[in-house]
Amino acid sequence: MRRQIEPLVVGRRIAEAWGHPSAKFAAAPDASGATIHSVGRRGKYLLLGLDDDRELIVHLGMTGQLRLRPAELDPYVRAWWRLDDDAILELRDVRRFGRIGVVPVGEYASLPTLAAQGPEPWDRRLDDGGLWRNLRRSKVRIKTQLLSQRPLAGVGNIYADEGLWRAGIHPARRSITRREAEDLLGGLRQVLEQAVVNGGTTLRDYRTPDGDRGRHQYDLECYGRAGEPCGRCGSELRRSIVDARGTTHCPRCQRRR
DNA sequence: GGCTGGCCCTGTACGC
DNA sequence: TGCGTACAGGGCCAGC
Repeated sequence: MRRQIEPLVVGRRIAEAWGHPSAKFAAAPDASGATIHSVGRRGKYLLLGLDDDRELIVHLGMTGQLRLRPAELDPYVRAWWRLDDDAILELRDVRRFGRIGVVPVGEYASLPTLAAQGPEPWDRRLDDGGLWRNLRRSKVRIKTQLLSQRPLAGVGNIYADEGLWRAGIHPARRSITRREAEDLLGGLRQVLEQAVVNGGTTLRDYRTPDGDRGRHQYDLECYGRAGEPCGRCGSELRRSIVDARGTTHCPRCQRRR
């Protein structure tokens, strides 16, 4: 999404903006008058650099989509920014799990998950046991730790299940070995890379800014495939709840021990 | 300070 | 057919 948004907005001044009155979106108009000079990303957060030393931060939640306004009216638009070329960038978010912030560069106190999140998955600090050390700080279940964004950034429910399946780690375990953490890092990098190439995972809502559906749902090995045979050992994939999150794993490849 | 569980939000699926 | 209920989950926060 970052890659598609960038050429549409960089260099454009925000002439006018609107945000849904709920606290999650109300900050959108604060960016009015500023010019967008960059589009970055940290984890799942899009960071639009403004020329007045602030950032417009957008999190898409589960159902959020950034796009240029299409012709038809849409009741699920939660914020919009009219640019100086009269294009309108809008955030459509049916379930309102997304959020928007406009803050001085790097001041993320109002977005605690962004402030506390770990390195990007490809950050070399995670190599040589780095991820293992980050995970070792807590006794929370391994999957829940991944979803917290603290050991590393950007892993959500789908990619957590996929990464754990690739590494053969049971999602409810509370500690893993250094070797397992290396495998997990490799698995997560693999699945994230593949998913980006595939344009994301569309199970229902996700769309790219062009309105296209992602294609990674066709490459999922584990998530959402409970009842189907494991692609590695043939055992039936099993669905469970891990800390209130729907979870799929292979009872044979991913033993609890 | 770490951890758990509940809440937000709305479309969809399903049972009666 | 129509209604009620359960469910999906990312991030935040109260309470332990």
